[in-house]
Amino acid sequence: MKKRMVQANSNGGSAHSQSAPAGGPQLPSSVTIMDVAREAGVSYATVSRVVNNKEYVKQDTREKVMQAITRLGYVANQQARSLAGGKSYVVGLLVRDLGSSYMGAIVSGVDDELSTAQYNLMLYTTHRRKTNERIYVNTLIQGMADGLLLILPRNPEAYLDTLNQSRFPYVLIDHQGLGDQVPAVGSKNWDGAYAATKYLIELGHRRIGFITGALELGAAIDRLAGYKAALIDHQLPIDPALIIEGTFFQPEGYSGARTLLNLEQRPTAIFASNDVMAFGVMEAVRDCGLRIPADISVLGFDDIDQASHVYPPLTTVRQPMQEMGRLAVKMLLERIKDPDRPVERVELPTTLIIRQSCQPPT
Amino acid sequence: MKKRMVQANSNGGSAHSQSAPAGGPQLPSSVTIMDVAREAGVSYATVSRVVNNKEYVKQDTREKVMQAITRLGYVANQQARSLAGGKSYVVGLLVRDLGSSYMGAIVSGVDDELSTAQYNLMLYTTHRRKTNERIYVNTLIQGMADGLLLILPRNPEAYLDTLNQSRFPYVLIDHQGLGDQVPAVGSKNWDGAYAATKYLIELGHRRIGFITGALELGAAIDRLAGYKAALIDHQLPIDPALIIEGTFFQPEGYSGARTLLNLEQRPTAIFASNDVMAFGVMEAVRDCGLRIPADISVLGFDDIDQASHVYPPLTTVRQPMQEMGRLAVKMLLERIKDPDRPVERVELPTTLIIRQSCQPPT
DNA sequence: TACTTTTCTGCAAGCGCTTACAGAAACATA
DNA sequence: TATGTTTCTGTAAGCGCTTGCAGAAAAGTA
Repeated sequence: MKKRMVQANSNGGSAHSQSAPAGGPQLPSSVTIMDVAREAGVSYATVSRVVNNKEYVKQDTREKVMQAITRLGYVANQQARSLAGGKSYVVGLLVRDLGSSYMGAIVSGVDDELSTAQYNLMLYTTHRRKTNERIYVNTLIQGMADGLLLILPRNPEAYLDTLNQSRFPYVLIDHQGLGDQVPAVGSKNWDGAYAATKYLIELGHRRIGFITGALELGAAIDRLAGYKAALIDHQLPIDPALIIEGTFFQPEGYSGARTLLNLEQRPTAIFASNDVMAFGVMEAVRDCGLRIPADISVLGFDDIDQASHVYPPLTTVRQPMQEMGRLAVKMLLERIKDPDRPVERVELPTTLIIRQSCQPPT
Repeated sequence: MKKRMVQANSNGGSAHSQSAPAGGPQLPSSVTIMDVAREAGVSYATVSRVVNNKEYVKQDTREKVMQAITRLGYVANQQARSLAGGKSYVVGLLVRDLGSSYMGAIVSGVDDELSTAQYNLMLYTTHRRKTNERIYVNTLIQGMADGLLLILPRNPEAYLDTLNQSRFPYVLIDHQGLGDQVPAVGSKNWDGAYAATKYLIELGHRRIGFITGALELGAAIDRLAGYKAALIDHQLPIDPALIIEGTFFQPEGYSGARTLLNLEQRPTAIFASNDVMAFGVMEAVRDCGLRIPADISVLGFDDIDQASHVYPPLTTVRQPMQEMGRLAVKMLLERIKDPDRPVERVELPTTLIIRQSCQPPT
C-alpha cells in the first residue's frame, strides 16, 4: 500500500489529491485543514486564520470557511497545532491521588474552568514510581503541556527548581508556604480554624480537643495555629493533652477521639482538622455511648459533600475547593500568556458552616 | 568509516555544540533529536531508530546515541512524534466525576498500568457541558488520543456509535450490559450479591433488607438479582417491603435504613448495594439506638478504603477496582495495536470480605 | 488620476519527528 | 574478482498546522 505520489504530478493546476480512498479498513478519515480550504475555496492559511480568530479576514470569507468547517465536521489536530504554533492547549495536573472528595472537588473546579478555556487536562499521579518527577516535568516542558498545576504537593521542591529554571508556568493549589516566590492558591486555614474555635468557645466550651492534620503541610500547621490563637485570645489554656497529632485520615480521627474521651477531664468538643477525621471522631463518640452533639460537639474542616450527609450533619469550616481549582486555572492561564507577570499568592476565605454537630456543653 | 556527512561543520572532530544559550530570557532549551544526532555524530534518523528501539542499528551506534541522550537529557516531543508517526501515546479517560473512592481506585489502576506502558492520561469529565460528547470524541479521534476508556458511562450510546464507526479503540469499565459487541471490563456483581446474601442467610438471617443502586446501571440490576436469587435458592420469600430503591448515595442508605427499621417486622440485616450507602445505613441504625452488629447486621459492596476504617469495620463484597482499571488498560492497548481483534468482555470475580459488621441475629 | 495606507489572502518555510527508500559497509558465496 | 546478501545509516518526504512575508485588493488621500 504505497501512497507516494511526489512531484511527478504534471497537471499544472491545483493538485487536488483525492482524499477518500474509500476501500478497505480505514481509520477516521480525518478532515484536515486542506479539506476545509478546498471546500471553502480558499487557501489553508486562511482557514487557519479563521479557526484561530485572527484579524484580517473578510467577514464574507470567514463565514464561508465556518460553513465549510461545520459541513465537514472539521476538528483541528492538536498535535499539529501545537507543533507548529507552540501552544498545546493542554495543562498538566500533578496529584498525589484522587478518590477523596477533597481532590474531587478541586479537580472538578480545575476541569470546569479548563473546559471553558478550551484546554485539555493531562493527569499525572505521583503515587507512581517515585523517581519520575524529572521525567514528568521534562515531558511536560517538552511541549506536552503549556502549564502545570500541582495539588497539595508534599515535596514540590523537586519539581519547582526545574520548573523555575525553564520558566515553565505553574501554580500550586493548597500550597504549603514555600516563601513568596511561588504562584499559589490556597485558603485561609488559620482564619477558618480560628473562627471555628471561637465559635465553640462562644458556645461555652472550655475544653476543646483538637486533632491535627499532617504537620508537614502548611495547611495543617495553620489550622493548629488558628486553634491555639483563638484559645489564647479568649484566655483559655493550651492543654497539650487536648492536641492529638493526626495526618488527615479517618482512623486517626477515631483513635484520637478515643484518646481524648478517655482523658480524666475529657473535652466537651472536638475539632478535627478535616472532615474525614471528624467522621472518625463521630464514630468514636458513638462507640463510647455518647451522643452528638448532646454530649460532645464535633467540628470538621473542608466541608466535603459527605459532611452534610452524615448524621448529625457536620458543622465544619468550608474551604472553597472548587473555587480554588477554578482560580488556579485562571492564574495559570494568565501565566501562560505572560510568564513574566508577578507572582501571585491568593488565599480564599473560608466559611464556618453551622449544622447540627455542635451545641453548648451541658 | 571516515567521512561524516555533517556539512557546515568545519571543526573536524566531535562537534560538541555547546547547548546552553545562557543569555537572555530563554524558553526551555528543548533538546531536539537533531542535537542528540550532532552530539552522537550520527544522523537524526538513527537517533530516531534508537529511541524507538528499531532493529538494524549497530550495538556500538546505539550506545553512542544512548549516551548522548542521557548527557543532553533528551526527551522526545510527543506532539511531533504523534504527528509523524500516528501514535500519540495518550489515552483518554471519560469519567462522570472523581472524588469517590470508587473512581479513585479505578483511576489509580488505570494510571498505574498506563504509566508502565509509557502512556499519558487525558482526563475528560462528563459533568461539563452536556452537549459536548461529540466534540470530545472528535477531538480524541483527531489524533489527540490513541484510545478511550469510559468509566461507568450512563448513556454511552452517544459515544459508542461514533467510536464504532471510526473504529476507534475503546473499553468500557464497569459497563452496563450493552450486548456483546462492546469491549468491557466489569465485575461479577450478581455473584457478589449472591454470595453476600447467602452469607447472611447462613448466619441465620431470615429478613434481609436490601437497598439497591441506581437501577439504570447494569451493576445495580445484577446486584439486586443476585440478592433475590440467593433468597429463592434458600426458600426465603422476596418481600418487596424489604427492598428499597436507592442510587448509590449515602443519604439513601440512611433514609432507606430508617424506612426498613420502622417496619413492623424489621429486618435483622441490611445489605446495601454499595459501601457508601452502607455507611448511611450504619448511621441510621445507630440513630435508632441500635448496635451493629449486635442488633442489626450491615453489609456493603465495593470495599472502598473507608470500609475497613469505619467502626465496626464493614463486611462487604470486594470489587477489584484497581484491577479493573489495570485490565481495562491492558485490553485497550491490545485493541490499539490491533483494532480488529475480537471484542472481549471480562468480569472479574468479587470476594466477600468478612469484617465485623455482621453476626447471627439474636 | 496617482499614490499611500490599510485590509485581505496565498505562498512557503518550518515545528520535531517517523519511515520508505536508497546507498554504503560488511560479510558471504560464486 | 565479481556478485549476491545482509546489516547498517543517511536522505528526504511528509504528518497538519501556524505564521512571516509579500503581493493583491480595497480604501483613503492628495
